[in-house]
Amino acid sequence: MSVGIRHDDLRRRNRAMVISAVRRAGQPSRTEIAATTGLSHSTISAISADLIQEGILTESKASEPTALKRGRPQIGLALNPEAAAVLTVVLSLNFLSVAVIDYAGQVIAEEQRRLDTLVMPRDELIGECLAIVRRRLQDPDLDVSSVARIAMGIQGITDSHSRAMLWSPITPLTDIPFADILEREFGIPATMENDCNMMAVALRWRAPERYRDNFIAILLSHGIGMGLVLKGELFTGTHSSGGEFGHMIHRPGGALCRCGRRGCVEAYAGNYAIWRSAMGISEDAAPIDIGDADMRALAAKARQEDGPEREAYRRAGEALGFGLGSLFALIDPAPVAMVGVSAAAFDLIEPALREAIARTAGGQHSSSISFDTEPNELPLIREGCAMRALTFVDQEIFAPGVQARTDAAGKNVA
Amino acid sequence: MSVGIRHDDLRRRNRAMVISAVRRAGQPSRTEIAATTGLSHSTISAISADLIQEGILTESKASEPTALKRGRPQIGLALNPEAAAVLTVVLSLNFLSVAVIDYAGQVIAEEQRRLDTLVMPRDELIGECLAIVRRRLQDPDLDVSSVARIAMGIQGITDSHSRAMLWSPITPLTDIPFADILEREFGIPATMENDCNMMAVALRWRAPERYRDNFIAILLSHGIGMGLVLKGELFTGTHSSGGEFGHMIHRPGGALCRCGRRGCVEAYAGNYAIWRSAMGISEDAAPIDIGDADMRALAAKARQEDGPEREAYRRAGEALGFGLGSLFALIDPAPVAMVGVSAAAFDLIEPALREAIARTAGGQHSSSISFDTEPNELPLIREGCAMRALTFVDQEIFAPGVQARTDAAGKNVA
DNA sequence: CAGTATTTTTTTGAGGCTCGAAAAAAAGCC
DNA sequence: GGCTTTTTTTCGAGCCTCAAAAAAATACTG
Repeated sequence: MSVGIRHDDLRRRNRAMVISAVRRAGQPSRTEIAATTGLSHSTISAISADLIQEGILTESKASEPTALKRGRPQIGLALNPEAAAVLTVVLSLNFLSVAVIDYAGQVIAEEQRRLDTLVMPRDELIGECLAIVRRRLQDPDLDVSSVARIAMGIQGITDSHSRAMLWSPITPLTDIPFADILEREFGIPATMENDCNMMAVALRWRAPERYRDNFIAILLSHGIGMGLVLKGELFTGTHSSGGEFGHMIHRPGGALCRCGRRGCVEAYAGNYAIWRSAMGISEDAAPIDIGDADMRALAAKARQEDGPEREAYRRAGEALGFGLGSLFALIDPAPVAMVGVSAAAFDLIEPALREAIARTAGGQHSSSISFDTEPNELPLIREGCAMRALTFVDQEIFAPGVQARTDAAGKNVA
Repeated sequence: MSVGIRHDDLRRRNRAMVISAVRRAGQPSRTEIAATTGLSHSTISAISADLIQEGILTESKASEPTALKRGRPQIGLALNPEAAAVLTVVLSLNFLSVAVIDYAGQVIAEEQRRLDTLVMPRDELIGECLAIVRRRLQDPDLDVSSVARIAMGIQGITDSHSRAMLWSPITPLTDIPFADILEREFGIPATMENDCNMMAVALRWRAPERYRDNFIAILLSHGIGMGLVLKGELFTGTHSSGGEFGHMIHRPGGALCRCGRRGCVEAYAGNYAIWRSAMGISEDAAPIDIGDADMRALAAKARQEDGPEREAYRRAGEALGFGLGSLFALIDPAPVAMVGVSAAAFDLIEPALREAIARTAGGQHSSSISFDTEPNELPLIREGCAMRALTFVDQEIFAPGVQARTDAAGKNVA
């Protein structure tokens, strides 16, 4: 269970620490790395010499006019873009997108495709995913052997081992072990994770000063999803990707949710719920998918006049507020990022949301809770997948340990 | 932030690992320790020789008739009871209890006292706590200098640094930094933690086969509290002790809760709420404290005939069920321990609870969720405090590192 | 009861790792 | 060109863990 630290683990961990310091800082000098890691200069010198020799890091001599300072100039260390590559696959409603990313994090190729995910049979859906990946891997500009990891992100519930999609709103199919399928087909280690979790990972890399130890990313789209980072770690359920914020109960026995149950937060705040409410359709009506353009038009109408549209957004805000309040009762308030098409209508949602939060246990300091909005979720999800894959390469391939292989799946560092 | 591993940390961590293996296993031989920690026999031999020489461990030669086996008999290693002592303080409604516990975990002295916590002024409440601790420390049988830690547990919200009580239902007073007060008075490092979290810690030591990586301890008493262990770690909020399960919103705008808000789970499932409902008192009525005997009588009545009493327990079950369902939507189902006087009436609560859970996102496998009951919370809380204090001594005093002192507060290992 | 087998524990030497101090390198400053 | 300053490398010392061998302690066997 709890295992002692072997002597050889030491070097492994410190190698990983150096790589991670370089990835975070961009082009740190050896001295800076020594400062952030707390290791001695000699150790950093030895480790970075190894890493450079192995082609993982490079000395970015052209560090340019590094502020005319006295003394020997610092030599920046950078990730060698050619050390490896990773591939991201993002599958969302009617949309499939793939990107190839070099070891330094730059996109070097991408491809997107529209699909009818809601009606595709199992084989076809899997086939499309495999085909688009295969096309990218066959790109003559790409050295296939350098592709070290495939990270897939999907809207829906995944298992906690990052292997399979268990359930998803974008397809009636269930239990598709995408990670295993990709691994078997291409011989490249793969993972499959929840889209909102990937959003959270990406936010952490994008704006670490705001999103670091504790924060929440909420997807306001067809459904309501959540990615949660607590104490610097991505929070997942014990069996599944967890964080099914959208399916916390807002009103027991209330409106019909896409999941088939009643009274979920999503049944009041998902696109279909806002639409249903604005159009005066019964709360018992089966959820339908609304296009982004329609939602934008609805928001415009709600801004224009105080009618049922505005009331629909108010009710969505109330549901989100009570949900967040219950969540805050458990974890204390934290910064929130609202992502997705309805985040663009957050001005309509916010007043009722804040009012509801203020009436809950978590809302004692509701006015100090800060919200950010980001209408476009796709780039975030891809970025999260990329960082997830790259940190895997950093830790498990370039700083391998004895039990690397067994641990690989269970890691959870955001 | 993320800090590299120094060479001297290695020995420190492995020392801690050995101590923890002995605490967990009781009287393991060196060979067993080598097996569980994964370290080599020589390393274990060297470390345990040190620990014995320092008086932290002892060879319990009298390991008795250790199953007639061939070969050199194993020598059991045990914690030396005299290596240190810790003191636990448990403060709950109208009740203060202190115990002195030796390094091996045995209670060597205790004292209990009735207080009127609800009406005591600040100075008096603090004074009583200090006085009872002082009396125990002045016991001539006790070597004061061996007392290495004081762990206090309290019903209410504490801060995440384990220093202060922020709010509590047992007193109108707020923000009492008990840990600092005790430290300053006695010069012994102290912590102050939430009672339900301590219950969870204790359950983990008592029955690790059932309560290990993921489980929930719920206190059903005057109020509703929760201790949550996820991935083997005690879950706390980011600022406070968190896990305010009792104050998740069950029905927006519903029954009046002791916290002053409306619709909390506690406002339907706390002792006062069950009483209010059974007696036909308005949901808007101010909460009153009900004695344990009255609650037991109420439960007896509810079992006897299908009247308002039974209905009150049914509604409590429903509130708990929806709350648990929302919680399970976030963290996936886990074993639950119901603790406290109303846990003795769990037979009345369970049917409605299971029914409600089944109607939530977390309830897909509601029938497989298992509940345990334990009517007496006090021994659990004390045990948790003791284990918390002892593991601190294990890790920070007997396996000290450079930054031991700064880390001390922030630790969170259950 | 002595010798052998078996298992646990200790000892010993080798190899690695990190650290501090000193040396070397590479610039600006005067 | 020499001096100062800062960064990086080199080197020897000190620990730590490990594997293998040795020692210790008991049961079995004839």
